[in-house]
Amino acid sequence: MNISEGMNPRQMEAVEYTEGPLLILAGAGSGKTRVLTHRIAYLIEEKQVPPYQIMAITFTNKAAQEMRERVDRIVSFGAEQVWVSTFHSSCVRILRRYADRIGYGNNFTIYDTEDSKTLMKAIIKKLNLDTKTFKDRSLLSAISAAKNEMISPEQYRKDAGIDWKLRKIADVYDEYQEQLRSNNAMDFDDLLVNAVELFTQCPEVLESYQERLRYLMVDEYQDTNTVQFRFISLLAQKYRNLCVVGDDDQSIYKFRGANIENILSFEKIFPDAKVVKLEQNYRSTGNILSAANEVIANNKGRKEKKLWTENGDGPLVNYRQFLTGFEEAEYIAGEISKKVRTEHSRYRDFAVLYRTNAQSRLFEEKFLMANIPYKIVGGINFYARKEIKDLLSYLKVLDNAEDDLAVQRIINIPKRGIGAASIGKAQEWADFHGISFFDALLEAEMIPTMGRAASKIRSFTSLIEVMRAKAEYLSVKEILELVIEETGYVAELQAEDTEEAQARIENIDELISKIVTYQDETENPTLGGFLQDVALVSDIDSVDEDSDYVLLMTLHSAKGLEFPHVFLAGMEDGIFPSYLTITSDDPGDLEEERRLCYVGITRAMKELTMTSAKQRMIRGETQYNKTSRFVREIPRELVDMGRTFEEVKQKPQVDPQPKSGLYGAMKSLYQTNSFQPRQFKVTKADHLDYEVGDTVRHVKFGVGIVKAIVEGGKDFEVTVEFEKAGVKKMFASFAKLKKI
DNA sequence: CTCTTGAAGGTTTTT
DNA sequence: CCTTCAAGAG
Repeated sequence: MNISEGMNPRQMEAVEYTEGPLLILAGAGSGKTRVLTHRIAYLIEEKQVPPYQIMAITFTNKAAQEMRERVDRIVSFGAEQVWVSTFHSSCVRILRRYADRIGYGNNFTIYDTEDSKTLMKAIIKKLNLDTKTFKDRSLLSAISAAKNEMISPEQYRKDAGIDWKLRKIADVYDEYQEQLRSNNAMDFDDLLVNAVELFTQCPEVLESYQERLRYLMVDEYQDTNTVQFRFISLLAQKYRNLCVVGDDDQSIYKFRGANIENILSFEKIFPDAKVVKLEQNYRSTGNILSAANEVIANNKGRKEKKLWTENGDGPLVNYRQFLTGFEEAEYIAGEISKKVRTEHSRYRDFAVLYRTNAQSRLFEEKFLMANIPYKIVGGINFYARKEIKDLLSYLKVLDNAEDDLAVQRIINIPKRGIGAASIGKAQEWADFHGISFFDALLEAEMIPTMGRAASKIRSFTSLIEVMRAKAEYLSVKEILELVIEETGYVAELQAEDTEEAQARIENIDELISKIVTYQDETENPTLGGFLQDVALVSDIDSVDEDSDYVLLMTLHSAKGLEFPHVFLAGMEDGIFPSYLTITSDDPGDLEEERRLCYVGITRAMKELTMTSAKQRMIRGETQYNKTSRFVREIPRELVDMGRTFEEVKQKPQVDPQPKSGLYGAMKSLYQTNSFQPRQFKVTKADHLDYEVGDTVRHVKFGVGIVKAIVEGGKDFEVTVEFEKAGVKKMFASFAKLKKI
């Protein structure tokens, strides 16, 4: 394949400039992923660079995977040897080999936010801190901020001076790191910090990577923080082939330590850097782009640029205001149904973006009612669910005996009669003798204060040891099944016989299938490998391009994605921009919020609709908000205001009643199926696991009895009489009915 | 030691 | 609103 095919001169310039530092300022939709993939292809095919000497850092695992696939398509061989991954995964990969050089075991555990919080609570207790003045959350964010700036506990203490509170935080920071180390665990920030630490302490390790990774590329460079920058510049130091791609207008992760200076002063740091600007947008219509340009122009201190496009103007940007969030959601659901029915759109062409995860609820409710297939990205992580964390903790304990936190989580799950008091005693013993918590448990009989809990602890430790011995010879899936078997975890849930327990069992089944997928896709699957993958997945990674559903997510999650139709919901001052940024005395906060808006607008290819509600329930209280200032920053002539709210009220476009809404949506589905020849991505099951007369459960409507099943062309139409919701007709593939 | 109950308090955004 | 935490009974 010809590498220059379909590329504009600017893009080619970036592709062909392979030696020395290069900054690509790539506006939204300017084809930066294309440039990166073609650049990799160019290096391999034209410059004869061995693929394993190329490293590309992306923002999410999904982006990494996509990039690899795209390179694979243009390059004849070797795409799989290119090192493509996120900062965090890259660091883990390096640390798995060399963590022992800096005092960790190579099988270290990765702590997620919840683990960190648990640990922090224990520390607050241990150091006897006043929980009013020292909150776990704020302590953790102080520590995280310090780590992102590569400030060690010692340095933090020095900087604290005589400030009493800061000195206390330094104590906490110190203790926190100490504990992590003795648990052989790292939190997210440690992965970066420790990789840099490794490079600094072991120059020979650094050099081996410098030699190996001679061509470096960093995507979403505007969102790198100080440690990440340090990591990448250490690697680039020797050969100086560093190519970074970013857009200062899309920097939205300041709260995570992103340092916008990294991109703004790239040319100062690398005076010989070449700069290429990509300003032609291939994604959006002219009107959408103008709206985006107008909004972002209100920010100061940005690199001057103006995106342009050869695409037509397209329709105006829509703005609709509603009385309540309820109606807003109903409108969006109705619009999507209508467009799927009347235009050649599919569900996957739509995305609903909002500022906070909490806003997803209303949409979920309405979409369920309207039978619109959807997927919510973000919110509570699958791996953060109780039942999943419990089982994973067992796996962690089997994998890393020093992970005290995991041991403490499961020691009394299921109930073994080992309570907080006994755990405290064992912990004291462990602290006193300088051994791990699990080792203290092994000596439980020797702990004088322990009493009769000792025998219970004995049976727990032997359970673990027996399982650990067996695990040597088992696959990851078999290990999990062993844990489930030995602990009776699922059996206990089955005995509960509640809807909630049933849902948990389903989650556990999903965990098992995730393990199977991991085993199938990984060359050399191990327990540790699986746990590591799990720790670093983000929700967006699981979005499947081939399936047909509407995506619901926060503006942050939407970064890097594009959709023909985008809804920006909750465009209200106080929601977006959020109340906190409006009241903040740092004007930079509002600018970051505006960049977030810019990101949102530029996700849209063909049509953009912004919506707001006059009143909205927040934490059980009704709030009255003005239209977002960001909407008002868009010139009136670019905006279609639609009918006013009152007019809409009189002549509803959407059926206001849930019942008729449901019916209408169903009808629309049916019509789409019948008159649209294009394959409507509904996978019709060849049989249903329930039949007429069976009792089934629906996520929304609850329990009911199947009254009729009609086989349609594309799907089964099922009629169910629900105990509470009455009689409903629905399509089998969307309704996801479960026989009970 | 476990379970229930009630009150209090808290909110962006994520690897 | 929804989760989390403390206190009290069994």
